[in-house]
Amino acid sequence: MTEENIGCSCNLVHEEIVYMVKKEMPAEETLYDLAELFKVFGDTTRVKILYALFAAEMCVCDIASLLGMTQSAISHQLRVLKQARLVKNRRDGKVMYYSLDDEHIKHIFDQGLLHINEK
Amino acid sequence: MTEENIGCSCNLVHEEIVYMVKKEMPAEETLYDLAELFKVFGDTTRVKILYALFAAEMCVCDIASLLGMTQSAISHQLRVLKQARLVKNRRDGKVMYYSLDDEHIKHIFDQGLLHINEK
DNA sequence: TAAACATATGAACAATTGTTCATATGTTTA
DNA sequence: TAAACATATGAACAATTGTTCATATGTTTA
Repeated sequence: MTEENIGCSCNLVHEEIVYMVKKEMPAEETLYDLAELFKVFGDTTRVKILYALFAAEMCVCDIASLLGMTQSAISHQLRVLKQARLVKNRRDGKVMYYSLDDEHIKHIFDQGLLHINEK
Repeated sequence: MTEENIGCSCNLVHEEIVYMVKKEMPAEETLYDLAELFKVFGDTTRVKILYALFAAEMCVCDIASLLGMTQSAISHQLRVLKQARLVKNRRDGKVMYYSLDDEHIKHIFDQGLLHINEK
């Protein structure tokens, strides 16, 4: 119940509610993981890559061509997406094909669009 | 149909599909806005603030106390959340109360948790 | 009206991040 | 097996970002 005093007294009135809210919040680690996940979505290049993969499995070269970006830049970003378990890849000869590894992404993006398109 | 050549030839096979995917992708501006929105979610402090506000309207001081952070740090982040139209505020005397300004946030977070909790 | 209080904000700084460049790795083909 | 090819990756760099510190702004109270 004893919150750190940060030099104001207004919260004394709400001490009880603050205490309850704190107890209901997800674990520190969960909140961190959640932020990390959204951080991955927080880049135009990665969003574009994911949108491309919504439509079809594609190779690195296809994606680079589609987005008009360097193979290296795309490769670096695909690595980030892979680490976040958002995409998976398979090799076919020299070519590496990437595709989505999660069904929730589209849904999360759709919800994001709802917010953006709100008046 | 003429994509920029980036020095590989593998995509020549997929030119047609790449062309179609490109046509189906949301507008550049939409993709940018979407990334900007997720960028806001991509910080632990802001995620925590939003989770706190899921439970109750709170003043700046309450949030700072709850998270064990500086009033200034919280204030700066609330500004970011406000600019993204994720929270709104009302003044009651000297105290400024913040609350959620969007119904989708909780849903987006829940979807994010689904991804995190996937094996 | 002056002091107290809650919050906002600008400047500074360290830390993080995305792209580029050069090159390494892995696979196929001649 | 050497050359060609697709992709991965490390280092470097500019740009962005989150927090702190100091202080400004807005409101209430004595």
